[in-house]
Amino acid sequence: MPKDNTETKHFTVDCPNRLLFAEIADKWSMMILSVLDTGPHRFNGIKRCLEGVSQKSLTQTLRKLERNGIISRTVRSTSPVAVEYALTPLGMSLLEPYRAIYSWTCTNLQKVNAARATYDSLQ
Amino acid sequence: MPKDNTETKHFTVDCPNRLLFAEIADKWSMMILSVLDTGPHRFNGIKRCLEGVSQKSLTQTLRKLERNGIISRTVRSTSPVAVEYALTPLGMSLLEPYRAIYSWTCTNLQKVNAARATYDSLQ
DNA sequence: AACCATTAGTGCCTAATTGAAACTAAGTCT
DNA sequence: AGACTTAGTTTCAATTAGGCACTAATGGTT
Repeated sequence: MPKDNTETKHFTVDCPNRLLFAEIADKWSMMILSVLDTGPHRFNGIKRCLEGVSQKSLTQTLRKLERNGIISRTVRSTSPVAVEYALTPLGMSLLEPYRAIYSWTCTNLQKVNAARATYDSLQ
Repeated sequence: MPKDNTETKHFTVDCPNRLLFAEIADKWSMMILSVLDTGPHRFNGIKRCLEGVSQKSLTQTLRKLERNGIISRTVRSTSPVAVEYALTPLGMSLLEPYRAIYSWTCTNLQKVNAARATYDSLQ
């Protein structure tokens, strides 16, 4: 019996949901969304809000989010050129599920810390 | 004016929520949770459900989830030793927010694909 | 005019993470 | 004995991520 028939594959390697999931469920994407939740921001404005992002990582993540239609990028030909990033309606719809995860971390941080302490004391 | 007073830091590098978020918001963790959502599984049972996981990545992710109190690991001293992984109550509470993200990917995959096509055609 | 700061990035290099493949060790089946 | 299962660990290669320096255009200061 090589395979249990109750074991169904949940995600194949080419599953589009899995691929999309991997693109939106990373820390920088989620943190950028939470910044843009407070209104449109410029490149360095986002950078200042997010301690520890390199320009390179920020650029890459913003491009990825833009490609996926989650944020918009508008260049204003002002004094020094201004690039404004804002949530699209699609991006706004992502905020709700994100908030659910974020609030889970807030309400359960104590329990997780307790679990970690227990686990570490047994090693 | 070096810094805009409307720009508040959202996540500092040592923010516990941010650290916890980074631990639970990765693809393998989420996929393992969705497998265990259907009931307890053994190591190789999970591996068979998740196409493309290496033993190493699976072991590492399972350990991390166990340390955070999200899954339990019980060794049964049967024929070839059986190790059963199951969701803890804390892990079950994580499923709801996760489902919100997952269902977002399902309902918005088409929109994302359309956005990608538009973006790619302009490059 | 020279100098410095800001804007939004890009490029190089190194460090960290991930993954694939082989190996371990204990037990079952034929 | 030999093959196969269990649940991993180890080793090495490849991909990815991050730090730092650099660019180019514009504005203000001295």
